[in-house]
Amino acid sequence: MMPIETSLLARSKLFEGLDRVSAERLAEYGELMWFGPREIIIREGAEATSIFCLLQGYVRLCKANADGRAIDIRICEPGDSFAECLVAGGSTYAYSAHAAGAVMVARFDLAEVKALAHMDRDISGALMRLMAGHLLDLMECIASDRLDTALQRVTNYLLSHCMLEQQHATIHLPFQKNLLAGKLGLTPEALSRAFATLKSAGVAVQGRIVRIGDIAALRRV
Amino acid sequence: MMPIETSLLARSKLFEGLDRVSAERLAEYGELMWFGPREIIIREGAEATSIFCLLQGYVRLCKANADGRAIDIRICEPGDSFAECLVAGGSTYAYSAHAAGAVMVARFDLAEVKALAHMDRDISGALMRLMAGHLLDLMECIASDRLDTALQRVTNYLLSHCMLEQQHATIHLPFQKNLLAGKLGLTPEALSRAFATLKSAGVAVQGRIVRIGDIAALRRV
DNA sequence: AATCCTGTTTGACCTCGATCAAGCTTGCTG
DNA sequence: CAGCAAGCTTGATCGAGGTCAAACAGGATT
Repeated sequence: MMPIETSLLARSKLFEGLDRVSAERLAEYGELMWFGPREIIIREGAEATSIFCLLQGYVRLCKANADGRAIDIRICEPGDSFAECLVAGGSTYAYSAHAAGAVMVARFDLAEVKALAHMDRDISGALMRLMAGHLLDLMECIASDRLDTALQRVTNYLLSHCMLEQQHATIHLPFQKNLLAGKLGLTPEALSRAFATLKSAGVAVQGRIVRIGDIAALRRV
Repeated sequence: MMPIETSLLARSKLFEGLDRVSAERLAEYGELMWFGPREIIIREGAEATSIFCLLQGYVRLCKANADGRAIDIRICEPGDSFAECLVAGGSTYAYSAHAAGAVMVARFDLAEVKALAHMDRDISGALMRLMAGHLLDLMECIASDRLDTALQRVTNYLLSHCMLEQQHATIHLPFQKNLLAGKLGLTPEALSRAFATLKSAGVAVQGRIVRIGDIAALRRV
């Protein structure tokens, strides 16, 4: 198997903290894979064999309940990794991963990464940092689910994607509203309505382009 | 400072995976502390100096939003640890921790644990396993927040605390309904109503004692 | 036993957002 | 360019659960 160009991997959060030696050691075990829209990368509950770095495109991580209804746990962007928490234990995937468009990932064999992490403190440290970051994100997510309204979540998202000192801003949403809704724990309808409400606060939405007229005003919503 | 009896700490999830040497090494740095009901152990946003193992009692981990409204992220039981994800990075506490009654914790200096974890693969591995466990729990939590009703969350909680093969069961809630409501992301009123509804499914609640008449029936709710 | 105080339950109300069902854009493809 | 299929918006409806207020336990303390 041909090792992946480390320059490709270098942009990922898993690799960005690694020194050259560890990075190349880990890259040895990587395998590039491509997926098309809606293709399933991993399936919740299945035997876990791999961990992934997302290099291009977006991936939704979903969990389903008994009745088959499913929701998004996290939306992965380029540079994110997923399933990496299995390095610390667990034998099955805790969520499904679906490609949301054309996707390129680097796949790593779980057992091999485990062995590497056990030997290489640099790698285990990087994995730990990833997990800590995800922990913080998930806690934020629960907090916003439980105490913010749809409107607040959307404004928070917008504000977190522009420079607060500026007066106005133009944001290009990185993915379809569909995905954004999932990320924020909303239905597409609810997201749409939130945007509609924000119109009166000077927010103009044109496809994936969002123009915020008055950032300060938005902060007071 | 007198090292804590390792027998005390041994029951905690952080220590249960450690070999004797690592356990004693870490215990050296521990300090026992006691808190009374409602006392604040750590404060969200404050400079992080310590990580904790909960040895006795219960602790609620809360996050607040801008308006000061707060919710429980996680309820810690004896043996749980909290703030441990700071070992991987971050300089402020991501949540507040309040004692929910009489509480005994072991406090460890963050910088010292970081240094130890850096040297001792056993310790960093244990921390990693803790974090992975919390990750899974939080993902479950988000999933149940987003796709289960109050009734389903309560039944799931009950079912996860009894042996499913049995016909009936008696559960002693480990803490006040107050806390249970927070853990499940409900108001006390909503929890109370869920219990009221379950009465018709053969669930009798008397204070903290819950008798389930027909477990199989409950699973079909 | 009388009193607090805190936790729980119940009731009434009302808001938010999910759901279902159309219309309406877009972009893609023949 | 027509036509189709996604995605997105908008409207109407409805139910779950939050909020506020009041009644109701227990336990602990005098």
